[in-house]
Amino acid sequence: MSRYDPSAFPPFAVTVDLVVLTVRDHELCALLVRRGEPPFQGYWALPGGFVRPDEGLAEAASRELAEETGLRAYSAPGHETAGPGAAGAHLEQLATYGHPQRDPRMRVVSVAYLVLAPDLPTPRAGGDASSARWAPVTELLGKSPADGVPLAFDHGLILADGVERARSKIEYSSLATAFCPTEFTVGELRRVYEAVWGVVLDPRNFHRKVTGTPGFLLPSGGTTTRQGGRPAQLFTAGGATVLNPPMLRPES
Amino acid sequence: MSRYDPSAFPPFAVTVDLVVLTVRDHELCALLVRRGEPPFQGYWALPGGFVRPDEGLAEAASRELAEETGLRAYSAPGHETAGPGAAGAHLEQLATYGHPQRDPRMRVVSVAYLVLAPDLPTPRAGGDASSARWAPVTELLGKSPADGVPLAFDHGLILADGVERARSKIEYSSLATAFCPTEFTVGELRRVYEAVWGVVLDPRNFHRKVTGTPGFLLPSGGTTTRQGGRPAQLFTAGGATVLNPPMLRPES
DNA sequence: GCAAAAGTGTTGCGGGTACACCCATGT
DNA sequence: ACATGGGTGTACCCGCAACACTTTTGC
Repeated sequence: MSRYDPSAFPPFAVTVDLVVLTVRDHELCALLVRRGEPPFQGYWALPGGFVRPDEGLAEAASRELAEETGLRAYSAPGHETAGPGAAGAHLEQLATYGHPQRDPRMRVVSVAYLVLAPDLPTPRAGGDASSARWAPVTELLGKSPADGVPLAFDHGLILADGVERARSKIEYSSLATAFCPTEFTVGELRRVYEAVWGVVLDPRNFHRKVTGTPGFLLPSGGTTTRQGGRPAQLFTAGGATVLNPPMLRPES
Repeated sequence: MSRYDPSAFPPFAVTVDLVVLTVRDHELCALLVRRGEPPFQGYWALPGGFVRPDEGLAEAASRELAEETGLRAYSAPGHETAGPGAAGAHLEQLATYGHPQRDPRMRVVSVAYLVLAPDLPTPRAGGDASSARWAPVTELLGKSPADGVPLAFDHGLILADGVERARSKIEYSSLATAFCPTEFTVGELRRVYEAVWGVVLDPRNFHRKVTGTPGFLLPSGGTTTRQGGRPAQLFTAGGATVLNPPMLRPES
C-alpha cells in the first residue's frame, strides 16, 4: 500500500527556479523575468525551466543561470552546501515546492536554488522571457504577506524563503563575499551586510571583526580609493566557509 | 531553447524519503527499513515512497511516516520551517536529491524530510519493508565517507545531511524538545543535547541556560524522580521556536 | 584647510565557563 | 549514612558595543 508499482508511477514535471540575489545601489535586488505566455502572462517571475532527462538538479540550475545571465556558478557537487569561489556566483539548493495546484497546467514539482552574485551589468533576457530586470526585494516583499508586486505561481513565497536564507546565512558563513567582486574593501563588504540586513553597522567595530576572523579575508596587497577618503586595503575571500565567531545581526 | 514544450515535458518519478531521528539509550538513532525487493534487495534504506498525484510533498511525507511508525507529525503548512508540537513529531523538509542515476530503474527525484521524534516503542514494519529497526547513527556514519553500513541508493548521503541539520538546528531553535515526551526534566533535555552532539555538558550551567532562555521551557508544575536523586521539575516545550541566545555547542 | 572614509585604542558590560556548594530523594 | 541527580552562587574571562581619536587621500 505504501508504494506504487514502479512501472506505473505517477508522472510529474520537475523544474528548477532561481532566486538570484545581488546588491545594487545599497539595496538587495532579485532577478526577475517577465512571462511572455500563459499562465501568468505578463507577470514577473523567477527565472527557471524544466530539468532535462539526463541532467542533475544543480546542473539544470547552473544551466538556466548561464542562459539567463551568462554567469558561471560554483557549487559543491552532490551536496547542497557549496564552497564560494571568489569569482563567479554562489549556488545552493534552497527548497522544493510541490503543491498539487501550484501550476494550473499540470503537476509540477519545482526545486528552487539560491544564487548570490556580485553586481552585474544589466541583465539580458533569455529563453521565453520577453524581458528581465533587477528589482529591490523591499519593493517585492511588503511587510504584510501578499503586499508589494505579485509574482507568478508561488514565486513570491520562494523569493521570501530565499531572502530569509541569505539574510541568516551571511551571519555564520563567509557568503557575503559572494556579493562582492574578486577584490573588495572592508567598507564594501560592510555595505553588503547593511543592504542585505537593512541596518547600519559601526564601521570601526565591523572592521575589527572581519579582519580578526581567521580565514574570512585575505589581504591582496593592493589599495584603492574608489570609495573616496583614505586608501583602503583590498582583500579577497579567504578559504573559510564557516565564520567563528559569527557576525551578529543587530536585533531589528 | 530554455524551456521544453510543456505538453511534452520529460516525465520524472517523485518520491519522499524520511530521515527519522530519535534518542534511545543516550544515542542518536535513525529509523531504517529493510528492502524486500530489488534494487538493493536486503539492504537497509530510509523509509519513503512515491508521492501521489493529488497530495503535497509534506503531506506525502506525513502519510509515509504514519504508515511506517504510526506517528503523527506537525509541520507548518506551505513552509519548510515548522512549529514544534509538544506531542507528536517535528517534520521539516531537508533537501532534494535528483542525480540522474540515483535509481537504476528510472529517473527519480526524491524530496527528503527530516523527522525528530520522541523515543518510541519498537518500530512496526509497514508497506513493502520486510522489517524495520532503530540504528545508532554513529554506526551508520563512519568518520570517513563510505565507512559503516552501506545504505540503499544515496540514502547514506541523505542521512548524513539530516543528522548534520539536526545537530546544527538544536543550537539555535527549541527543536531538541521534539526528542522529548510531552513532559520532561531539564536533565532529560540535557541528555538529548549530549546524545545528538556526542559531548558532555555541565549540568549546572545547562540548567541555568535553558531555564533562563525566555519561551524555551514552560514549568508544568509537577515533579518526578524517575532519574533518581532529588525530584526534578517537569517542563513542557514553550512557544519559542528560535532560541536567543542560542545554545553553544562545545568545539569538538 | 576641509570633508570623507580607513583604521586603532580604550572602556564598560553581559554572558559564558568553571568550579564550590547546598537540596531532596531512594536504598 | 551515602549515593545520585537537581539546583544555586560566585569569580574569572572573553567578546561585543560605544565611543574618542589618528591616518591618508581628494578637492
